[in-house]
Amino acid sequence: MRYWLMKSEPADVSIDDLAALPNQTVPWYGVRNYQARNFMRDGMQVGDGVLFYHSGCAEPGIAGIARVASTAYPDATQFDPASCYFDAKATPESPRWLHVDVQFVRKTRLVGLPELRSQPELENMRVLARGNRLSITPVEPAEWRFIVGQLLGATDLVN
DNA sequence: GCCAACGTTGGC
DNA sequence: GCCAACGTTGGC
Repeated sequence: MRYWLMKSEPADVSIDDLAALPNQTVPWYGVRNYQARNFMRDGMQVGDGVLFYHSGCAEPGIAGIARVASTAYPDATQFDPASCYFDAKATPESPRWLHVDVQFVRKTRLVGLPELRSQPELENMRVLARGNRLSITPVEPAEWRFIVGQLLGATDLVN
């Protein structure tokens, strides 16, 4: 069991949007960065914990908890010429972009960036590193325990 | 393989 | 809208 932080722009898919979807599940479409893709393809397993993070908005921060709900499979938007995520170099025979399904677990209070940065326990957290732009980053078990257990008080979700 | 130019992310 | 940081592209 591993843990991840996944960024989503709430104008696109917010934690409330995720909760309202069928099966409360969304294919994590639109990732066009190889490192982030590789985390989904090579690192993720069904049941992994996800910190659902709102980015590109007025109050960036952790907005909820989710879980990985599938292994990686091709992102359909890469084949769709009408999609802004279309990739002319990708074919169904040789897909370039893979993603997992992400399922809602719980909406939480918003733990904003300044609060995250103020915690000595999180000083090495990957998403907080200078210049980080990755939309998917691994979360250390100790970081997960601190955020979910201490900051959010969701002790039932710590393990 | 190098590297300059360009594009994107994302906080502020 | 600005800008730092970093990834990708493409000429050589």
